Amino acid sequence: MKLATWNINSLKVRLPQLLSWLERERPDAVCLQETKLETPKFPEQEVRAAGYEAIHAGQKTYNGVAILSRTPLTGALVGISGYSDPQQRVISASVDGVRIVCAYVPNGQAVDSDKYRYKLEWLGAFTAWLDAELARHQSLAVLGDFNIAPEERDVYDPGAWEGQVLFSQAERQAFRTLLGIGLLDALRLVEQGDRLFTWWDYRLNAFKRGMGLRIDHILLSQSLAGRCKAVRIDREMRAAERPSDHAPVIAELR
DNA sequence: ATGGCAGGAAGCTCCTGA
Repeated sequence: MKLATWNINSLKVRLPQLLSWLERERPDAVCLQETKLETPKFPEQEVRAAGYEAIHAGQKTYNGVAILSRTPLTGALVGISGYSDPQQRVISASVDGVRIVCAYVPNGQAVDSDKYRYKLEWLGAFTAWLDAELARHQSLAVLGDFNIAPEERDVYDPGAWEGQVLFSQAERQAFRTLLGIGLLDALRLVEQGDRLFTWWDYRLNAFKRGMGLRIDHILLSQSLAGRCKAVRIDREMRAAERPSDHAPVIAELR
């Protein structure tokens, strides 16, 4: 089973890239973030023609999450139960016995801003909800843009990024707390190297200069972690024409 | 050096992203 996550930064702009990538990669399920489309504006026909059914929760201009699957999606749920949030950041469903949670964690903008406080509060609610979801679903995968680089090896210049949003101690602690409920960082099950980045700023020629961060993650429950045989970051899509600033991350399960 | 780039909505510029 091949699971993937990709922050596509506007599904309207990136639809051609998504369709060609689906054809090339043929993942079983895909989590998308930042569709930037209102829920009914999802390009269902095109995605269905590519062989996928989909669920989507979106809004104008910002946020928006979707799950695509080659097999039926069941038990679809939008948002974090018990946490009211007008921002469309979470959608989940079951695929072939695996509970899939697609998440777009708030960016945080700047440490000590209102958006940063919202990010930490949001992560608290998300973690508490996932803890309960984990009790209900033994095979659980959380995929998405976490907007947190967990460790120094996940940042091209950890010295410059120390204390900055995406790499501050409080955010990294929140990520560790999330793992603490019983989730494993899939990429680190199979790869221990540094410079395994998933996002590069559009500015400053950052991609070509290797100035990236690893902020998109696939987290697996214990039982799924035992099935994880490979995790890849698809840098080809970041190098492509008119790219998203994020690369897809792909996990292959037995 | 607080720049740079991209997308969206609005509208000849600003907000947000990370």
